[in-house]
Amino acid sequence: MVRKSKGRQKLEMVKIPNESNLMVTFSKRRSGLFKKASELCTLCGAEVSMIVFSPGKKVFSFGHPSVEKVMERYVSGNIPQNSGAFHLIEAHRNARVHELNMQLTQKFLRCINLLPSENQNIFLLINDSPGGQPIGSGEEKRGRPRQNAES
Amino acid sequence: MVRKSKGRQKLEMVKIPNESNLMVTFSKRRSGLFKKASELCTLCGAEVSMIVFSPGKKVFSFGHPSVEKVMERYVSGNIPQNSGAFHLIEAHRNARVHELNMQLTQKFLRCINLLPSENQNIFLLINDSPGGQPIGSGEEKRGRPRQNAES
DNA sequence: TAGTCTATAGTTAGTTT
DNA sequence: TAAACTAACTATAGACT
Repeated sequence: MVRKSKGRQKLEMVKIPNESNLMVTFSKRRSGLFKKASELCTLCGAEVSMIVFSPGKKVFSFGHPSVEKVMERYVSGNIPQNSGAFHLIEAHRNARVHELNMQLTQKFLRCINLLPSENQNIFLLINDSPGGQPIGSGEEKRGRPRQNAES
Repeated sequence: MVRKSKGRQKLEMVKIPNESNLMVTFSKRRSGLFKKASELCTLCGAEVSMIVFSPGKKVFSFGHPSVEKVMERYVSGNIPQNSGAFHLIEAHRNARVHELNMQLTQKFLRCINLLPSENQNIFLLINDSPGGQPIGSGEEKRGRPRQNAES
């Protein structure tokens, strides 16, 4: 019987020139990436938010406990782990930013009240890069990947 | 010579009970996940934003072109790809939400002006789930993983 | 274009250093 | 505590359906 397949071949790590191969590879690797992310959550109790835009600009996302929850924690607690004296300087700065965030949030909430209730699901994310403070870390049920088909 | 290692063993897909093993596995798999994400960007020209919180609540992130750019596109263009009549209904709804976003942004910008200039790097993200409109998609230089060591 | 098949490339669990 | 090692385990490129 003739050999049906050469099996997996080594792939050079540059953009795939063939459009058709690129789409197939994107689809396979995206699904593999989401599986790996899901396994990291299960095995290690990690929290993950992943957003992928395909070359065709379609969006795919995965989140545990949810994309939004993890994103909110990220932009709120976007503080590099510094050490020594620099850490103390940053702590002061972060406290200041946190205070400003609180004040601004109050002002913004008044604006939100002008909206109809169905449009009040609003993220207010203030990023001082680095700045802000973590909001919380409640564990919820597993998030399922939301995948909009590419084709 | 005696056998030095049993090699890789199959791992049951449940939370790793041993704390020490869990940390090691998290570290290895996180690095593998980031590598896969990076490869997806290179091979397919995809745009990826990934945020991972370790079990110890430390944050790791990867983004191309950047975590923030991709996140902004996600929350702004958080529209499921619908088909047929439902799509038209959604289009109307999204237009309305977009209009509200624009109005609210103008109001919010006045609040921002009250802040000192170094704190004006602010994300204003309005999510109607689904709602909003894409902001843009400029391609920039590759984002490098920001990894804060776990140990 | 999504799913299957095959063989190999690539990742990683457990061990050792 | 981290890095290197080794043997399996897993993912996937290419071909075909």
